[in-house]
Amino acid sequence: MSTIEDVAKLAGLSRTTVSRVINNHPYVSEDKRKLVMEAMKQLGYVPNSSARSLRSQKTDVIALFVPRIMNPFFSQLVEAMEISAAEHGYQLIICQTRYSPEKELNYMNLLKTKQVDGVILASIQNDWKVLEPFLQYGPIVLCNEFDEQANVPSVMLDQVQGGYIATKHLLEQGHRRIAYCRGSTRSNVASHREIGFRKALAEYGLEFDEQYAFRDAFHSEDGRRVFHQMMALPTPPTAVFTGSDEVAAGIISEANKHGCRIPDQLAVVGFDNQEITELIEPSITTVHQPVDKMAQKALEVMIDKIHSRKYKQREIYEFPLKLIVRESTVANKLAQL
Amino acid sequence: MSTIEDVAKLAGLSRTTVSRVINNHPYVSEDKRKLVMEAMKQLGYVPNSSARSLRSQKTDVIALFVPRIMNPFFSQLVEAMEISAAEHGYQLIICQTRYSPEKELNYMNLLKTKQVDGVILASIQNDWKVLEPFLQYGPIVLCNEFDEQANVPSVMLDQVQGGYIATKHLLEQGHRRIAYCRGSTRSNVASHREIGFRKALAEYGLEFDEQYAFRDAFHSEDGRRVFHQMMALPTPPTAVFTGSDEVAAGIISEANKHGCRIPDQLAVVGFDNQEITELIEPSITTVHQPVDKMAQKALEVMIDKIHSRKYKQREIYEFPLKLIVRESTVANKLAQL
DNA sequence: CCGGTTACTGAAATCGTTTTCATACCTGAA
DNA sequence: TTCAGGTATGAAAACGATTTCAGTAACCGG
Repeated sequence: MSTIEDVAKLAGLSRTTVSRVINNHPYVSEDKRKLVMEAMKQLGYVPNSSARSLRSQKTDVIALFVPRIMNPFFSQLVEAMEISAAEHGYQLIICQTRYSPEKELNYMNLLKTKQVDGVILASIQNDWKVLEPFLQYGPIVLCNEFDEQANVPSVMLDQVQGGYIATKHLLEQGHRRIAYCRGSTRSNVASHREIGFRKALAEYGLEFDEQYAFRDAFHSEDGRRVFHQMMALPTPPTAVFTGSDEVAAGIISEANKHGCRIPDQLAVVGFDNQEITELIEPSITTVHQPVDKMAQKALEVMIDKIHSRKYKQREIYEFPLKLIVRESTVANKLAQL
Repeated sequence: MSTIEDVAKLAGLSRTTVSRVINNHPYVSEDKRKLVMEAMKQLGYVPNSSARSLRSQKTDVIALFVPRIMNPFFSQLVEAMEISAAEHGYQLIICQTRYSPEKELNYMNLLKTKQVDGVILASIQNDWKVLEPFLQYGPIVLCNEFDEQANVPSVMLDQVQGGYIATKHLLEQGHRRIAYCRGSTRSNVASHREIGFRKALAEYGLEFDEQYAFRDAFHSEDGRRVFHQMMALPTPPTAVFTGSDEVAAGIISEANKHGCRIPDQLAVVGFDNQEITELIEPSITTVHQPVDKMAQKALEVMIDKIHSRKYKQREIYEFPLKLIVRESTVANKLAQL
């Protein structure tokens, strides 16, 4: 492995000049630059990144925290974020917290040890009070998350609006007994959607009915469970709003199995616009989230913070969601076949 | 930010002793160790990882190359790999080549610049000749990939067997006109499956029929296309083997739409055992791949190579696949409802 | 009592860069 | 002619750790 010293020697110049060429500093004459370039090529020289990071106090690496990657929403987020990072010359280190506060805290040391220039949290497991001290070591940006206490930038999707448009759509279809099915109880995302859900109900003079509320629904299996719970009620709902396409798919799959016709007997709306929404029969009405845009913005904000060094500043960037109507809520769409 | 020097001063000792405490070296008396620990805690000291890497010539970071993360097979791989990495005290940098040889080559510089200790290739876009020179900078391990020329460890799944058991299952169900539907033409994975496919056919005295062969099928949309291509044939196949559950789902979804009964008129077998196989109606017979085991093994092999420094050694680790029979190939399974 | 381990400690070299500082030349304006 | 300022270069310090080397004290067997 050749070092900058080797290049300097071969070119008959000093380390300084070689470094200047590498970093495109001004004040290097054209002929010396040529000499250096030639020497670098001849030796197959590439600067050592540890040495670089040590001296310049930056790593060009960003850590992305997600609960887990398999969840399609987060795969999409990771994919988009990695692409944006690469475009800006950054590498991405993936940290799966697996919903564990300890793991999250442990990964936070990446910032403290200066292994990364910043941390993007697409999932928060600890109280902000616990996380805040890490701000002295580098920037933290929230992505798809939000915390009342957090004095850092937050890039998010307008989940209130998402819950609202989905519910309003069901109301417009004439439904009045609408079940509500959400994931994690702690999640701000889910809470915001619920606000939107309630807001839509309120506009139609309806109240939130606790018997129609189902918690902790994450996967298709939970959807199957919820389907049976709903049908076992004295007056089952005629429509259901779910927090994820997987859950919606589980409900629909189970309904199909038991001869419950969708959307006639039960209308279903999902969330995320995953591929499955178009594969299952009937296809699923859902809410599209501009994950790519959010990821890109979060990364840009992060890079901005890295450069400006003003971390403790609250900023909110919000993107709108879009309803995508398919067969699971609109009967006549089926007739078109 | 405090340095090791600050700790040494506060403890009234030398940098050397502090370093010894940090790295659990022997020959540090208990009382000095206490002093150091106390000083570290008081200052909130954490060693700077760039400085560490520079001196010790290792980063405890591994790069994982995948074409893209959204593909469920690769999300699963990344998830499993990250968990294993964390357990061994390593970080994972994600590199999406997006099927581009240039991007792959570019990411390879992570090894050259010593930003990572090793590279795990879960996707190969360049000829091995192009990649091989990078071996002088650090270890490369293939995961779910294989190259005749590559003189490095390869951790893989027995795709020949996978193609074989899936096809044999169809043959045992009485099918004789079996279509074959694969993804990338360059992929060794797909080639191996085809070998297994042909082997099973041969055992039943059948020949590979080119009219039943479909290439470049990756997504559900391709499945829909293939369905129509198959049905347009003079004598359509009675069964189809696909290289992915998504494609299988596309075929089934399109078949459902057009009143083609599965498995009576067309039996379908997928690959990967993704969640969708149990969500769609009918559920999909598929081949389960022990991705977690493979990922774990690949990481262990990588760590072993990092320590042993013997990179240019060919080793092959292979895991068996398992057929999972569901409704898309076995008629009476539907009857159980 | 001496020579040879073993236990413990620190000064200084080292890893490979970037950055600061000093120096020197050249140009053009006063 | 002089002086300010732009251009070009290199010596040496700095980044923050680990590792080598040397040295001292304690212990132990002959």
